[in-house]
Amino acid sequence: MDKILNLYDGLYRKYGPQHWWPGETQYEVIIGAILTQNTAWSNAEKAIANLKSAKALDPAILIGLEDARLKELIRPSGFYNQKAERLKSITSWYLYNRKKAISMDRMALRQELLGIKGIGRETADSIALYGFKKPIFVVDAYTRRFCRHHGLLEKGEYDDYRLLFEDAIGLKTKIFNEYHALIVAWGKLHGKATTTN
DNA sequence: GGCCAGGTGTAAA
DNA sequence: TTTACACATGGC
Repeated sequence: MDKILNLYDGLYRKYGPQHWWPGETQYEVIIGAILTQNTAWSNAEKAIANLKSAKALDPAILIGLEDARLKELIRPSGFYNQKAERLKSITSWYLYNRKKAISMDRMALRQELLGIKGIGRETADSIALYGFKKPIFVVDAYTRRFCRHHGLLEKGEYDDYRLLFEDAIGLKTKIFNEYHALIVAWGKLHGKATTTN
């Protein structure tokens, strides 16, 4: 059996289902993907809570907020100046392309998202996978550590890591969803300090 | 008080 | 193509 599939089974048995993404609506997933860029999820969560309290976690509302007001609400997530701009960009796109995006091919959606300033590969793939249920494997810092730790891949480009998993697993949205979340769970517990286990 | 967190864009070597 | 740096808050 493929090593990547074996590792998945091990993680699943150890940590169980992760129930990602921790957001209730498609739009919340998208907003969360921006807010958590290089930021602890706990901080992104605070910003989302603020947006909810302000009844602004809605594309039509958020797009009309004053920039200063939006920045104030998302302040806990850090990098709030650029994130405010990014939230408006993705929201503007979302308002006009939501329907089209749902039926788009996974790679076409990925390209579309990558065309938005402030949306890089991880954010685009997170939105495609967790927001639109497209089978795209998300690669992040934990994934690279995980691969290095298990001797799957020492060093490579983003797509090298992505294809490593997509080729081994096949285009399976549910598995991609769970696997990425499990890698994060693994990383948070013992990914950083020790190299054992 | 320093390091890090579910990155990205830009500029210079 | 690779490397360096700015962007910012909150938890430990």
